[in-house]
Amino acid sequence: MARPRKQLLSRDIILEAALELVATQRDFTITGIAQHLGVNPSSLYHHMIGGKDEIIEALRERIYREIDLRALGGAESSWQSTIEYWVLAYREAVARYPSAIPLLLGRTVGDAPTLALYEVLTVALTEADVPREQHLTVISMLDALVFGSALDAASPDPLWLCTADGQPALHRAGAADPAPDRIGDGLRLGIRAAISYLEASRALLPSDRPGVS
Amino acid sequence: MARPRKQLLSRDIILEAALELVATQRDFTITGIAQHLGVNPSSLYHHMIGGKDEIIEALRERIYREIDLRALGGAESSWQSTIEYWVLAYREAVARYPSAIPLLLGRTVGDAPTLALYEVLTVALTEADVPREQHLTVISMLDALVFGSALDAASPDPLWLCTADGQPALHRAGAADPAPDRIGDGLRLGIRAAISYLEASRALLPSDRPGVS
DNA sequence: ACCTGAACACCGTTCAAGT
DNA sequence: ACCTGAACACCGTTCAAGT
Repeated sequence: MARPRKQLLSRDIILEAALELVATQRDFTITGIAQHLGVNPSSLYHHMIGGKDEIIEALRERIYREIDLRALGGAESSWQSTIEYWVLAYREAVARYPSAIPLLLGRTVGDAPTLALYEVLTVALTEADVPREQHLTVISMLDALVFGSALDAASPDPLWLCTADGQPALHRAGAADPAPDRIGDGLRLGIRAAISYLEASRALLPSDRPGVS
Repeated sequence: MARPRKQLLSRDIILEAALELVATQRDFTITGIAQHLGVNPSSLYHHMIGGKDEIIEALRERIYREIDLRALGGAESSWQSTIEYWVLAYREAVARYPSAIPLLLGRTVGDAPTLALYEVLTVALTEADVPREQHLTVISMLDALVFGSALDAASPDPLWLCTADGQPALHRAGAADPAPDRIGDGLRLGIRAAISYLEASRALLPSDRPGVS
């Protein structure tokens, strides 16, 4: 009874269960994964020595690996469409696992899929003639857009308990029209704003490249 | 010994300690607050019946109350400067308590300071002639900017473990120049992008108000 | 009224024991 | 090699007991 005839666990099985929890449940615990797999919590440590931290890193890797980068950065696509696709695809992947978002934020990352994701964006910024010392700045702004939108989607509705008397403008805003896809609209608005801004800055640069006005 | 001569706790004392923890420490626990006050954890429940949730709500109220709204929305200030000030002041208040950020996100709010904060922004959007049904969309985008920037500031440095061989563009971006205030730059860039976009959309509107071109 | 201390149901993690 | 079960140090929360 201490050891089953067939192997019950593997790194892959554990991560699959973790992904499912993080996509459906509100909280994400070692105990929860173990229960989901019908196994003792301590058993997980034979496959994930790093514990919860290692699981989170592996989750990020899996989530970002789902983003298809092949459609990006080809010579035929403009930097505008690359940035647009990057934000949309990134945010779609993240929003699929809402309860993973707080786990992913603010951690040092070194896995290949994540680095590849940001490398592709940086190349696009180079093509957009963004000065090199501003790359991190623009990246952090687009990052904010992605996670802000994903968080917005995971937020309760209504987000504000406002009243027509106390906060008339906010109340009217909430009452105004269904707005079929507010979250998506916000994201697209942010993308357009960012690209317009980059295009405007670009027009001010000294044109030391052929074909650039 | 079960009861001291002088009162040890009060709602105010507890919240002050919680604010201090959330500003300095990495984690925020009931036990931590109690230790900080030299008191038994269970004692807190005599003043905060709602437990940790109530403390978080009260923290938000205190943090946002520090934002000075008097400088906003006056008849003499443009909607552009209102939005700019709103984002800057909001983000400054939030960034002061980095470990509170995950606690504040995605919760239904009903306290007066928070509602006042968003009411002021919504009024500015009205003045900017943003159609009412787009108010929530724009708010969510500016929200993303605020929290994205605050999270960025709380993130470890370096955020990516990239190599010159594996991710050349990203590596160059990280190596390029000190960038004195990257976070602030990202925020200001986002603000300018948003305002430019709102100004451009505004120019496309039917001018049914006098003085609007 | 106000605080303590025991108690409970949870966490994540370690480790000796079983097969 | 692989899983269990006891154990430990933590959480948040409740409640009877003390003054």
